[in-house]
Amino acid sequence: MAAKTSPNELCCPPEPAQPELSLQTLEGAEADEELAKLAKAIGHPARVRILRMLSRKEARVCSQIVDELPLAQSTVSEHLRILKEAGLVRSTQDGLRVGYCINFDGLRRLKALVSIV
Amino acid sequence: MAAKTSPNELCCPPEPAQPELSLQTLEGAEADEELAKLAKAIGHPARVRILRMLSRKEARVCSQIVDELPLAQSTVSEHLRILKEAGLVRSTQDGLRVGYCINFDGLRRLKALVSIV
DNA sequence: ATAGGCAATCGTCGATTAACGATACTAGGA
DNA sequence: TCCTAGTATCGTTAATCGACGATTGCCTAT
Repeated sequence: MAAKTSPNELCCPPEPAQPELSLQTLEGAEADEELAKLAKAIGHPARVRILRMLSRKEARVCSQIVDELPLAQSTVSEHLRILKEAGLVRSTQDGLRVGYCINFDGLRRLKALVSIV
Repeated sequence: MAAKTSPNELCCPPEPAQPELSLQTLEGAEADEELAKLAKAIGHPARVRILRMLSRKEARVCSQIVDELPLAQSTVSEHLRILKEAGLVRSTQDGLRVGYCINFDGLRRLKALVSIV
C-alpha cells in the first residue's frame, strides 16, 4: 500500500513508526511523564498557535510561520524544534524550504492521555 | 459533627462559577493562551500524578499526597498551588486538613481545547 | 492559654527556558 | 563557480521553574 500523499497529509513522508508510540499504556509513571512532556511542549502560546496554523493548513513552510508570528526567525525555529522533539510535528526538506506538518500520531497520543485524566 | 464524608464526596464546595469559563471560544489568541496555560500546568510529571491521584480518589488530603510523592511538603504545596491557579483543582478547608479535588470544569475545558487542535 | 500538627509562604539556589542577533550551513540559481 | 535565500545553530542575557529547609499562620485538642 503506497503511502501516497492523501489529501490530508501532503507535507511530510510517512511516519517512521516511532517505537514509543506502539506499546503504550495510558496510566502509570511512564504515561505521566509522557503526558507531562507533551503538555510542556504545548505550554507556550506561540507553540499552540503554530500547531493551529499547521492543523488549519494556514502555513506549512518555516518562513510562512515566521511571517505570521511576532518573533525572530531563530526563536520560531526553536519552537518548531521543541514541537518536533515532542513528536507533535514532522518536517520535510522541500527544496530550499522546510515544510512542517502535524504529526497526527503524536497528537492522537496527547489527546488520548489527556482524555483519561 | 465530625467532618462527614458522603459517598460520592465532592470534596469541595460547588464551583464558584468562574466567569472565564462561560463565554469561551475554542480558537483565537485567547484560546491559545488559555490552552498554553492549562498545558503548562500539567507539564510536570508530579502534577500529572497528582491529578491522577485526585481523579482516582486515591488521595484527597494534602498530607496524603505528600506521603505518596517523593517530594518535600513545600514542593507538593507549590505544585498544588499551580494546579489550583490554573483552575484544574479546587480545595476546601476540612478542619485541620485541606482537601483537594479535581475541578471538572477546568478539566473539561482542557480536554475541549486539546481536542480541537 | 498553650501545645502540637498541618499546610502555605518565604528565601535561596541551581537548572532550565525564552528571546534575540550573529553566524554557519545548505541547496538552487546566476 | 560564486552568490543568495531559507533554516538551523551558537552564544548571551534575563526571566522563570523546581526543589528544599525554615518559618509562619491557623486550627484543634488538651
